[in-house]
Amino acid sequence: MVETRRQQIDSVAGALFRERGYAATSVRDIAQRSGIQGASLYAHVASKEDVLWSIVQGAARRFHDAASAVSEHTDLTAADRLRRMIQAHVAVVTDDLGQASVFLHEWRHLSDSRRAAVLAARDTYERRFRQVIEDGQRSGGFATVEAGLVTRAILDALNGICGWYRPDGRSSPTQIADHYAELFIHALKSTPEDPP
Amino acid sequence: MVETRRQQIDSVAGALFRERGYAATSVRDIAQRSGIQGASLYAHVASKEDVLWSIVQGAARRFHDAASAVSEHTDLTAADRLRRMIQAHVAVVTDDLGQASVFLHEWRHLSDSRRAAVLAARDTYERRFRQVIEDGQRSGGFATVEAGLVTRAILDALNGICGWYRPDGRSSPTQIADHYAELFIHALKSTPEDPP
DNA sequence: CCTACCGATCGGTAGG
DNA sequence: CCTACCGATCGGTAGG
Repeated sequence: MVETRRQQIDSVAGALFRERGYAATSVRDIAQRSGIQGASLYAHVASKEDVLWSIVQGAARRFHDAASAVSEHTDLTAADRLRRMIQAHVAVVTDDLGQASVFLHEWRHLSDSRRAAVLAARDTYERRFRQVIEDGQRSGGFATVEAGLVTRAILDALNGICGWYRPDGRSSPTQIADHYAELFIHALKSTPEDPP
Repeated sequence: MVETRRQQIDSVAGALFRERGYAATSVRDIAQRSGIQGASLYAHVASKEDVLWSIVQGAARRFHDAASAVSEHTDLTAADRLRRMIQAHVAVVTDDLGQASVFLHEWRHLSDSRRAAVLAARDTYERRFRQVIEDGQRSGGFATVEAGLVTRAILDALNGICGWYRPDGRSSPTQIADHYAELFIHALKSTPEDPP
């Protein structure tokens, strides 16, 4: 699969923004690693912020699509849906660490309206996780702890993966996802001895 | 308690670095919010990086001291020590959001040697958490899951708090800490039905 | 702690 | 996609 120059710019910039942060990365850095002159970058993009926006939109779509695919399985138990959502999230993160961590950490450098759009998308996504947890509390044997706090704990743990995951490390993405899913599902399952 | 100008610079810079990031914050921004001229900042600090370093060192010390205080209680069970370490960590984070999130996210802008020192300190700190979990697996009824992965899940969840915590929000730092502690301790407790 | 100033680098444009 | 260039801003210094 051949990458167009435009796609190359996004993936190169994604890696650089992840390494150094958006503000500390110059358009010359991006151009150099793409094999062109600094000013030539503007033959492909309108501004540095547009590169960031393109990366952020790409990541947002991948997270959204992954969660949507799980939502279709209305026949599954809450625990099984939560497991699949965790697996899908981990897969998106580990698939493109640059894109994911830019989406998670660099969106504050976007313009006001774009930043607001990102926050709204993240909010919707978080609500999908909370929904599954609340479903499990109503009918799937999940303990009735504060669903909002558990949701944040899970998502922060999953997002933290892009801070330490290495493709050549001990655990594969699948192993990490399975461990995390079991950990949090076990945490949510109310034990028989628990008071009602 | 009166803040010296030097202390004011650190707390002002901590808040700004948290809001905009280190690279996107100018020394003029810090000076202005401190009520002095841009160049006057250099009457108090040698460089912009020294301000970052001072904040990072302060946070590192607070995390270290908080965990050390818990380690002294060798009479407690692993679960109780883990609970206290979680409570201590959440307290440090919520006590000074700027300092904590700069420590967690902006250390990559330090010089090579300072960055290495931060990574070493974080590694030591992480090992303390893993130690308690492994203790619990040996003698405290904790399930024998991958201790490294659980440790990262817990720390990433705790560190994520400084991304959404608001002093005027629903949950107090103590409530958050207690919920998180119960969640993860419950996740670690092996159920009687579990195979050995 | 201030005013005045410096070289370097930034994002971006003109014209080909 | 390149060369040449621009105004703005950056971290930091000199001298008081």
